[in-house]
Amino acid sequence: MDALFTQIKISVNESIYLKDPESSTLGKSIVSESIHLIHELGFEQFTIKKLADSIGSTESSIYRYFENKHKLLLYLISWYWIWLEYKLVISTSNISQFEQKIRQAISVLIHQPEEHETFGSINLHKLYKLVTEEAPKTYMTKEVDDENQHGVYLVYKRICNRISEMIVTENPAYAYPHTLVSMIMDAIHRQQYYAEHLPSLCDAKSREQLSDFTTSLVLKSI
Amino acid sequence: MDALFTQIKISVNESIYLKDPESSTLGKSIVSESIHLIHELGFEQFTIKKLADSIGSTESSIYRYFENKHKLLLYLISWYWIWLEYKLVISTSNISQFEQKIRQAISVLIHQPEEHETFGSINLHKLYKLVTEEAPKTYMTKEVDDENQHGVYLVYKRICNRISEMIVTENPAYAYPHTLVSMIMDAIHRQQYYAEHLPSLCDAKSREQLSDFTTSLVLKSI
DNA sequence: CAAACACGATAGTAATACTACTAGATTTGT
DNA sequence: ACAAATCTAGTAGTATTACTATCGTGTTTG
Repeated sequence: MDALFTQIKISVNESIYLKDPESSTLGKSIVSESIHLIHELGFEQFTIKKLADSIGSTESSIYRYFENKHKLLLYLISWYWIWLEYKLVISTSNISQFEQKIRQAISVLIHQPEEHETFGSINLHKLYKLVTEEAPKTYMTKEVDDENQHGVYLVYKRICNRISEMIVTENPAYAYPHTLVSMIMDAIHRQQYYAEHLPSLCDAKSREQLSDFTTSLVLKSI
Repeated sequence: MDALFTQIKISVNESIYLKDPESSTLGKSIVSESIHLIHELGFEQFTIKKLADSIGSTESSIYRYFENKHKLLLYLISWYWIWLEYKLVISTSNISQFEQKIRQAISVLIHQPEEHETFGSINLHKLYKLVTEEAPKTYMTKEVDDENQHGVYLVYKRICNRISEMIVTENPAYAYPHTLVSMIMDAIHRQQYYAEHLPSLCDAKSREQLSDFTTSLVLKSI
């Protein structure tokens, strides 16, 4: 775990959970084991019962922390974006030159933690894979407007905004900074998913190539 | 309905259905009503029972056509891409100049059919909305590799390939044509979704702006 | 014209998402 | 110190969902 983060607590929007999973050992094992299980089974095949069984607890205990399995997914992916925002801010704040700043931002977005890399009880490597495999399912539901009003997507939007502002600072006339940034934020994960499952949809097979593609896309566009 | 298409039958990959829904009136009403219902309820809240009730049939009758609700979604969205490929090929084949060709391709991708515009019993307007709301759920599942091997995504990949080839013809040295095209194919729908539900993630609020953004992105990139 | 078959309906089952309730442990107020 | 209040997790449900096995009827075909 990065020494810088040992003091930091990731605080997820309270409307996502019923009881803070950080507040108990059961809560923590719900979180860490669900990352493992959702990654293994896929979100559709993942059930609260299976989770309860694999941590030696019961369904109702888990439902005390999360209203339903969708909220649990939302928690995990929100957690990721909060963590990513820290990394983004820390690693770009002292860079003044635009191109370097953008390169760094993209590199942070693309960086997949090493296997077994953890933050507390959370396996960052598996969480990253979970984001590439499941992220759109958090907001592509009928509850999106409601959840959005509760501030569930604030962190994600703020990340998009931070990178957009780098672009606007460089070129105030550029009309579509948010569109461009939210597009590449999606694409970075989607393209890695394609590389693994639908390779004929992409040429950038490695993370290096994807980084190269994304960076030059941004630099040429603005 | 476009006069050109009155003779054409859209033939979806056979591994998607158990019995061709085009072959009976029940099949046709399963398809047309499911578009309506999935759009109305969202795919998660949509059930085979609800579909059966609203067409005055039964669950088991529907299961004779589709193995499960995921396959039904796959059918609808595959149907859309087959239809789109026709439109793409017809409207770009006689254009020789690159920029015009790309503009036309993007325009076809972005074009949302008018309300009540239909093709046979299929409401094209609602189907387009369904694609923007649900498309990633077709391939972001644990069955993706299996389905891919059965050729379920061939049409989508072929569309990506056709547009990629336009780019390669213009600039054979460009390294990421498929990545660029699959990214914009995703983005065109995702950005329309954002415009409606998470507007702070985008600046392009109208279809015209999105078209403008996408076109200049491609032209500047290659 | 009867045997084969296609078709849709009925009536189930197992699993899932979720809830109401209960018992035990911990904290708190006096 | 200790009883009342509260907090926590577990037991035992229910309603719904996804899916299946079987049945009867109408249609086609040898």
